Amino acid sequence: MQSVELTNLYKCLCDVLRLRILNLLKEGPLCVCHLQEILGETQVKTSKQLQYMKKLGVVGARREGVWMVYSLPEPTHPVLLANLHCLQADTDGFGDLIGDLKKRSVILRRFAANPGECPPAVYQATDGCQG
Amino acid sequence: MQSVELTNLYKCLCDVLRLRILNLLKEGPLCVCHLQEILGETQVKTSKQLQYMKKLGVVGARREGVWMVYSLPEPTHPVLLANLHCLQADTDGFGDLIGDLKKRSVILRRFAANPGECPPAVYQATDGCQG
DNA sequence: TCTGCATATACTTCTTATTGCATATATTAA
DNA sequence: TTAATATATGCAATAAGAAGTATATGCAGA
Repeated sequence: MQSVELTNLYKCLCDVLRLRILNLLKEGPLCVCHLQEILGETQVKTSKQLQYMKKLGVVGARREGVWMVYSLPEPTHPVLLANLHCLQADTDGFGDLIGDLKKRSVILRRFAANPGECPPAVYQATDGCQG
Repeated sequence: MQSVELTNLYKCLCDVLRLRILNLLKEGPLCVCHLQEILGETQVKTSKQLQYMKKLGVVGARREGVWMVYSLPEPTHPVLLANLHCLQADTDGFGDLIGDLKKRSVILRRFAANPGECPPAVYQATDGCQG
């Protein structure tokens, strides 16, 4: 493992939007459109940041039907995990992070109600970390 | 504490030279010229990276005579410390880091022999972490 | 004041990121 | 094949960072 350069991890973490994305992916895989919905960002911006991180090997992607499912690679680099974990504690100016996770939960419940709105891999990620 | 934005920390960590500098400062304060000597980099390059990190509030600086002594601010952001700590473990392509610390020790011993080659604050940092 | 050492700044060039807009691709369903 | 949805890419403009050369500043000692 850890073919990922540490500096690449930090390159991803040093932008707030990427940080928010990684914080979400830590809980489970998500498609571009759902990240977009949670983050309140445009499709292009979201997609491009994902491309950026994918090129650096920090996130992985696979197609499922119409959707591209993005996720943290397994096994995820321990340094990345450790930092994402810290984020929860350090909420200076990052109120978004917890709000993002709440929005994610809402969306996941919506998927449970009507699958077909996302690929199986996404709504199967039923970790109920935060309600 | 922690007026430092997390993203600023990561901005500093995502460059190898800055990473090496922080790794050194973790052990104690150093002047530009000594960092320069340990890192094998030019004065301008070293100085500029220090300016960059100073502007982001990640390192502090004070003048002592001819020298500018750079150091990690007290108290140092826990996330920064945690990451610098991880570096020791994760040595993929970072053989430099340990080598840097060894060079630092050599230099510190030299200072002990003849002070006047550096400001007091530097050679007084006698943490003998690695020999 | 002049010299020398340590450090910073100005200026230029080059590369890398960021963003938006428009458009293309891929997949599925009709 | 066509339409609709999800996603990616190309292009252009701008900003931010990196690196080098030259030069300036700040301090100490003669």
